[in-house]
Amino acid sequence: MKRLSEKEETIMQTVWKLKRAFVKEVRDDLPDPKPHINTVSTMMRRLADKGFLKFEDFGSTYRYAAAISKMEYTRKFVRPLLAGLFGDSMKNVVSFFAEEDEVSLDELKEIVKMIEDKNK
Amino acid sequence: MKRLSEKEETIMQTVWKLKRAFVKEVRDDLPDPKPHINTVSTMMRRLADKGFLKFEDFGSTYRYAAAISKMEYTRKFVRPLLAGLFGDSMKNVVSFFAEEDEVSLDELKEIVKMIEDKNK
DNA sequence: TATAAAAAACTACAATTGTAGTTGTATAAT
DNA sequence: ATTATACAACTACAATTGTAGTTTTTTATA
Repeated sequence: MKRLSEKEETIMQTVWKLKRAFVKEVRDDLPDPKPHINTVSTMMRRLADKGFLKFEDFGSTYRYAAAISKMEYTRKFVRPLLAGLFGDSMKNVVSFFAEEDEVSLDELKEIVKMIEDKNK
Repeated sequence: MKRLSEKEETIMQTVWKLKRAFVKEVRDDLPDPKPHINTVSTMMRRLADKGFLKFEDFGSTYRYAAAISKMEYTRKFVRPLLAGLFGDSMKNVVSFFAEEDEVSLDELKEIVKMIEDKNK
């Protein structure tokens, strides 16, 4: 099981959002320009072959659902990607986005508070 | 210009680290199992075609260097990837890694302090 | 000054990913 | 019932990515 391509990831995003869906429903949710429905169908079948999707038999068609959660995917593939770029301390990742003004000081403080509360 | 594959990214990591390098130097730095040197050569030429690397002519060979910085790459490709997974607020990203215990409370506080100091 | 070895550009091919045509099946309208 | 339409599995092919052989050039050594 390896990292998803950009297009594959877009499809997974939609499946994660819809929980379970037929090909058309996924395609409808995809950002423009939408690929041909058969393109989506093929990619979803392959995603299933690779273990990212599972499906139920629905007569002459399938209904798909994610076989790996967004969080598992993040842990397995996104975490190492960030580690490669920022080194093994996630602190650097947070710092980067904080310095890029993508996370405000207030938000960071909220997070600190949230965690402190949870640890009580 | 689109997102790098995993293998391409590994090569870029090394170039970013070495600043400028010949193919062999990059290959030597790559994690095991190391690809064939010609594989590295081919991928670096393609990375140059795609604008991720630039090179100086060195007689019968080239010396390569990154044409896009790690930070630019992060902004252009990693930021949207995270946005896709976590929604547009980077707060969610930070929360995720904080809750996964990848960033400690102390580290978050350090970051808060660092930013506060900088804004003075 | 031949000759061997090393580096890597160039070239070729295999595997994977992106794309959509073709076909089969279900549903809706005549 | 018959026909048109929609969905999507299946199939085929193109583009991209991964891999390494072939050839050329440079450098070291017999």
